[in-house]
Amino acid sequence: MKIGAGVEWCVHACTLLAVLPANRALNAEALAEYFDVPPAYLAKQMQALSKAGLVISHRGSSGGYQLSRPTEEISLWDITEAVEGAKPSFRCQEIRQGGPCGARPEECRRPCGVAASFYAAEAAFRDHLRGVSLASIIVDAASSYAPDRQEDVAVWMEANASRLS
Amino acid sequence: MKIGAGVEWCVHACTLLAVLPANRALNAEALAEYFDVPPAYLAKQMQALSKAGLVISHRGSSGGYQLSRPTEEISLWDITEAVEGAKPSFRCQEIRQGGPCGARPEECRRPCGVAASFYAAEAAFRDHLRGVSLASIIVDAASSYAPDRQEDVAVWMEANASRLS
DNA sequence: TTTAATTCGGATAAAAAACATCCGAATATG
DNA sequence: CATATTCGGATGTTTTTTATCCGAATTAAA
Repeated sequence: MKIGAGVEWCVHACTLLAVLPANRALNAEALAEYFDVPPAYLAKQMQALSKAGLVISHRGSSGGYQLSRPTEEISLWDITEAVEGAKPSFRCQEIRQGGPCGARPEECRRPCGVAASFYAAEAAFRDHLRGVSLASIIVDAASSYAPDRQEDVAVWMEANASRLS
Repeated sequence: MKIGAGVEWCVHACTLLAVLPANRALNAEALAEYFDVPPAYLAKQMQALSKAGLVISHRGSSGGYQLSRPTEEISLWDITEAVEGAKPSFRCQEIRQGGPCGARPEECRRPCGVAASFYAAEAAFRDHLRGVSLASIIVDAASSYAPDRQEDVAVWMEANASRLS
């Protein structure tokens, strides 16, 4: 049971996009530099966010990414699903149907108790992440930041965010 | 986010061990044959259950596996943890500490909001599986079995379970 | 209109993990 | 002692994850 590194990166990338001044954007290279992660790989992950409609991509010169909606309307599950895909973590192999005493297909219309339990556990996981918005993550992070760091970020942003016309 | 096939195999293997007659055991080969899965690999997974104390292994001729405790006291999480290990699915890379505006280590004693949220979601997943006992899985499975199938299993068991002295 | 910067999508490659097998040593039975 | 079995480790194979690169489309600005 594992979650890829891309999820963590993209969540943090979104928190940075969230505090972007009006009409500014950040490209993949700038985001990668900010977090010190491999630029090409982060760029790939950002494509997933774009395809899922969580961010808006502006192509061409002085392009970059912006969030597509308010941070209250983006949950950690939205980002996780966009990056990891929606396939269930428990992949039932239906081994109850195999072997010398295997069940017949018509007895297996519904998932077995094992699979059903894992699906329910997954739903609990998912629902918890659905309840956490980007907004709450940002509030939490801001509370642990020293005032001078906020300034650092603003300076970096001014220097690295591209301007949209 | 994925769960290995060994978890499903081991849960089903345990349900079979649970209905073993008194003083009988099943070895890895018999279990693998019953479910039609690779014998050597299932044997490897069963070792994990043994190490975790969920099953008792009897070595030597006419050896095999038995459950170590009542099915009410074995949860799906017990089995999952034994097979997959206890490492968290979200592995925080602490990227907040990297890059040009990275946080200082002393500001990072506690996990960031992102990591904390994922840990909490994982706890919800875990707690759900903790609430599902092997006993309830067996009750559920029995309800969907035709009466003649119960007979099939009993016959197979008689032929394949080894006798402990 | 040209040039430069950018995202996008796909191809590719390297590294890691999962999946699977095998074998020798220890152990228990008869 | 001979046989059957688990155990633990070593090893190999396949799949997934991680990561890079490149060409095409797109856009802003020179």
